[in-house]
Amino acid sequence: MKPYVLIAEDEKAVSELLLYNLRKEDYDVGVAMDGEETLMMIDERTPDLLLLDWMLPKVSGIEICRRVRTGGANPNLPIIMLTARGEESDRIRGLDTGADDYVTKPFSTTELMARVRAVLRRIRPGLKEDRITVGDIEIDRVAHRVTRQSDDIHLGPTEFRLLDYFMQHPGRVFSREQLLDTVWGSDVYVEARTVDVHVGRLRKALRNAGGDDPIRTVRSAGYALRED
Amino acid sequence: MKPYVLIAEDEKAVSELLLYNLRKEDYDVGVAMDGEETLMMIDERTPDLLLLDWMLPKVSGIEICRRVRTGGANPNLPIIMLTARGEESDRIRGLDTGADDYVTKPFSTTELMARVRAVLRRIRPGLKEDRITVGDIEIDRVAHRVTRQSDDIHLGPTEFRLLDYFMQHPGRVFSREQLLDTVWGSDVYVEARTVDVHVGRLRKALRNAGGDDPIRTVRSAGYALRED
DNA sequence: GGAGCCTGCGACGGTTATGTGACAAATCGG
DNA sequence: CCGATTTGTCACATAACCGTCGCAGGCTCC
Repeated sequence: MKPYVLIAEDEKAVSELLLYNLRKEDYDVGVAMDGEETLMMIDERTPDLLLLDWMLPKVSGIEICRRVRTGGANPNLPIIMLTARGEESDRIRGLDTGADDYVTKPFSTTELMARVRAVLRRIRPGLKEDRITVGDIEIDRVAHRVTRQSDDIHLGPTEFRLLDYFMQHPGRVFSREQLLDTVWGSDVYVEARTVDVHVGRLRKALRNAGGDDPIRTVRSAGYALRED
Repeated sequence: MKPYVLIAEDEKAVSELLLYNLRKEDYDVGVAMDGEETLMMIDERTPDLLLLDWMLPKVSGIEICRRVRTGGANPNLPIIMLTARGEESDRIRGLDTGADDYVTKPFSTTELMARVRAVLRRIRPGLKEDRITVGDIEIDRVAHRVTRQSDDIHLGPTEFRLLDYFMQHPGRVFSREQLLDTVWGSDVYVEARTVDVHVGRLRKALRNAGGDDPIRTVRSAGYALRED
């Protein structure tokens, strides 16, 4: 079962960013816009992780944190606190109150995702690695590096995300449309053929590091990364 | 018993596309054209899955979702929401309201079907596998791969679909017309004899991987895949 | 055994899907 | 603000695939 992450955040821009990225990493996600809603949603379905904004309308983040830790049905619910810069002193109280981790806004999305993975892996080991190896190719999402036979490979951002996605599901065939939805994002509109070009670039980069083409073309279906 | 999927969608073009594809995958399918009808049809016969358009006349998708979740006889009814691009913020409310998954229009049919399978498999495990084995032949629809005695077999798209269809109903005899309808699609017009040629090609490919011909010709009736 | 139907299969022209170099616009990083 | 990088799209060549035909051989039924 997919881990369920609850976002408690009143700024829509932030919550959407989080929602988008968490979904992309294949979590179940819920969003609460204020403190009351957060408490309700926690009762409805216990999340595996709570991303908790410090400043929430109605019931503040710190209050929620305290209640979860002292009162609720699940006092060990992992919590990552989102604080704004300058609330440094609050941060201390936050950790006091029992948050597992905190991140200051504005935050780097990849960093936050890494922390989310880290926390969840503590709860559910073997969940999703920061480094994946398939065959002789290795990707390190934290360091943003790709290696093949210990050669460093430089990839553009899109090629990186593309390879990342392939490596999360080795062997599986994805249509151009699926790739556009997940790697590019479901809200941008680009030609399906664009995928071909980027796959081509990815191939060239991987070929340069030796070995043969690890990407399989499945005619009239899409592309897949060869397993092993 | 076949799973029953209810489509709630007012755009005829979309609902027919869904209807066609869901039928092809062997589900029972119902179509509701507006919100009221949807609620009625849910009452009449509880679906195993609801494909719910966001914008429905009379009663909106979100309202239906909420009513199902809070009120109805079956609050756990799986729901896949269909949203148009640009309704991104609605999507959040959708997940809040309790949809299990969402897909943005225009969507890739194969991807939607994959999600449908995924959701249904959660409800009814062992429903329709991504891999099927018949005798010494194995087909993996996700990886788009065919194996016989651990030899990889390369098939063209049509041969792949043909084998896929045979393997879903091993032993059963299909007429050329049936095969054209299901494997080619009911809207294309090709000679019935074309099936022979593709069966021939499929046979050759399977023979190349060793073993004898697993496809049985039934004179003046059609073809079938040998079970066992 | 033979006429008439049915099937297997190689060959062939036409169509479609894919790989790739080029290029202009967009974006990034100072 | 400029140079460097990255990105999306196009055009074109090529390879893969498709549908049809024709013929040889098999099967059926009388």
